[in-house]
Amino acid sequence: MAHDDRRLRVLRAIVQDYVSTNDPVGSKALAARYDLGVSPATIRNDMAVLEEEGYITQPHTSAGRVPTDKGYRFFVDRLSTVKPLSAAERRAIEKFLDGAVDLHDVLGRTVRLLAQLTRQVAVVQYPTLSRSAVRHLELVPLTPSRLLVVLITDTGRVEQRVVEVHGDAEADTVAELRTLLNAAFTGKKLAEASVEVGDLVDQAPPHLRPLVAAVSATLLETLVEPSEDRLVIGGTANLARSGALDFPGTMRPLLEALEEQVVVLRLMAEVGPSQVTVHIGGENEHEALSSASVVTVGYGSGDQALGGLGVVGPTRMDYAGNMAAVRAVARYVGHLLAES
Amino acid sequence: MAHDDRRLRVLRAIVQDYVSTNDPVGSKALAARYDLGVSPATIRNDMAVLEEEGYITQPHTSAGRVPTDKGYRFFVDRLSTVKPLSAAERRAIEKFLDGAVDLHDVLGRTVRLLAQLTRQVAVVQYPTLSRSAVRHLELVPLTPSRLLVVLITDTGRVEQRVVEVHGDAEADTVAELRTLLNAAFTGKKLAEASVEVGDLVDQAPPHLRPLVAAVSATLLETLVEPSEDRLVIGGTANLARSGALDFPGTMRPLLEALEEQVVVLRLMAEVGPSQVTVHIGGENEHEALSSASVVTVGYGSGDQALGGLGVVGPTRMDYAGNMAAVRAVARYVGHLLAES
DNA sequence: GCTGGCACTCTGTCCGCGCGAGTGCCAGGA
DNA sequence: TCCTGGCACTCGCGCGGACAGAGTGCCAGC
Repeated sequence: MAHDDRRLRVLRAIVQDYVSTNDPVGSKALAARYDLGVSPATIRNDMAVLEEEGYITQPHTSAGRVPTDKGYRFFVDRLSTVKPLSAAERRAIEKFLDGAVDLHDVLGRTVRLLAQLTRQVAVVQYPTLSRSAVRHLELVPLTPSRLLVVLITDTGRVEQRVVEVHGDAEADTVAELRTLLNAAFTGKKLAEASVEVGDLVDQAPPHLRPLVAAVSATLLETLVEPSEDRLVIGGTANLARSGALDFPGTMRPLLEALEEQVVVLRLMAEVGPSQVTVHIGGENEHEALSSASVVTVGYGSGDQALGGLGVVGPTRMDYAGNMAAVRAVARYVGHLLAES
Repeated sequence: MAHDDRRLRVLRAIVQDYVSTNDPVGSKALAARYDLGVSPATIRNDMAVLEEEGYITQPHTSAGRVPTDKGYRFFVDRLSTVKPLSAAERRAIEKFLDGAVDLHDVLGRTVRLLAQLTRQVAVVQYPTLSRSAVRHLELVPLTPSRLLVVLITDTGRVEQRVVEVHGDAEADTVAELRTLLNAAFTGKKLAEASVEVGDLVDQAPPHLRPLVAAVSATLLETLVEPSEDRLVIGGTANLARSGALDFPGTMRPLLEALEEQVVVLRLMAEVGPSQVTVHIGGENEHEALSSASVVTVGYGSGDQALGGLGVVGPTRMDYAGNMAAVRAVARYVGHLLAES
């Protein structure tokens, strides 16, 4: 139907106009700025239908229309066209991320880059430990009863924990233990390794068993625990930019939710690699995000995501641009981590 | 002189009143709320003098007075009395910080605690590497030409770098190298160790020399470099709370400066342990901090600070309370790091 | 040297009004 | 059947004036 088709073009125009001007958009402005081929009166009729169907709303009588969450959702799913990054942006990504010296640095640069590209708040999750493979395990005796365990993963992440052991851990005992554990764990993913711990303890020489048990337990219980996953946040200054406009009064809970990390981590848990996910306004479970949109994607080289990254901004955001930026950055970070 | 004495009491009252109400304070309110023993008219005379001397100012004619930076400075230096923490606060500190599993966790908890106690933005610096002693050096061969160097300090900090070596690094060569480097560096502070590197290379067996040189260079050049020092920031939501009031329009540059870290790190470089330092408004070099005050102190067990921590807030802040909180937290963190 | 009184100044706020933008509806035309 | 121009209506926003309140500086008296 020519009907429906035009209505969708009207919806798209409303979203685009509102995103760029932040003013409720009226029929006349629409007719003037977008070549819809019909008069304002006709557009008004279409807008009335769109409003009835819940895609747009008016803040008050005799103001223009504003997209609803449902309107944005439709726009994202059906109306937005992928916006390829400019050559300058691609170059910026490479320039920014190359030259990182370690994982912390990579993620720090990534979050700054994303914030700069999208002009939104950016979040980057540390590579999940449970899906990373163990590259090396190091043990350092601190005191006779305390052992520092350092875990190095193939994604460059380094984690350490102090383990209390009741048996005394002498230098050569520790060396034995190190050899044993490295033989058992190196190259394995922590998630896989967890099933074999029982066997490992049984097969160990008797004098090492308590040590093996203690260290393994620490590794699996505290390190695989996804709640420990960390988040790097950047670009909160972008929130202050248009914060008063886009988040009237909800800025503080939003910042609190970001610092809390839990909320965002839960979102990240759902992401798949290369499949950009968008949560719009009220679609977010958490109250503080109900007036924000979150664009996330997983990164990683293989089929499974090592972690997620994305941006958080007002529902009134440039979805096409942000989705493109998020995906491009995730892809590059994936390569970077794979080759290191 | 009874004169001067009363004038100072007036200044103190103005600061206290303005900090708690955020309203320019007039002579009448002052006379009503503080027992100064004189009439509003007299207070007005004193205020005129204080204004002439630059301690207070009025936003516009016929408004109350507001302290200037100079006024706050005088208040901090001479008028504020140390406000001991409540028992509940002391308990909160212990409860909050005990149970931290590693350094990252300690600092994360510290920053949240500080932000909660002071209701300001909190910053905590990672322990400076150059003043930490080396506990252990670990080497992990990645490929024949790449070596992962992991440095563990006595403050629990773990740092890693990938070193490119042109000679090939086989397992037993690496083992030799590990022994050699640990013998040389363990127990030493990195700053001290830097002077001996030349000797170390000379004394090494010839086949190890290029490796020793490469690894040592990396350690000293990149790890001792203070610019790499990291900062944990928290409580930015507190900025949003009264941000619009206290930082009209300057909130974004402030957030940017905090994320930039450089500005704050420069401030931290000056701190001494147990000596709380306050930078008020325009006293800060950086533009973005010119309407903010920063309360900092060093933490560490010995005579020299391992790092700094503090809070950033509006010049209109509870200096006495924040200084007490910052000092108490720093002391506790110092103990915590010393015993681990 | 302090105090009460007084005139003055200035801001923040409230109210009323007109303007403009935008809408919904309707009758006419393709 | 659908689009279009016209028209009356609604409502928020901005502007200007009036007003109340807070605060000051100054002065004469104690």
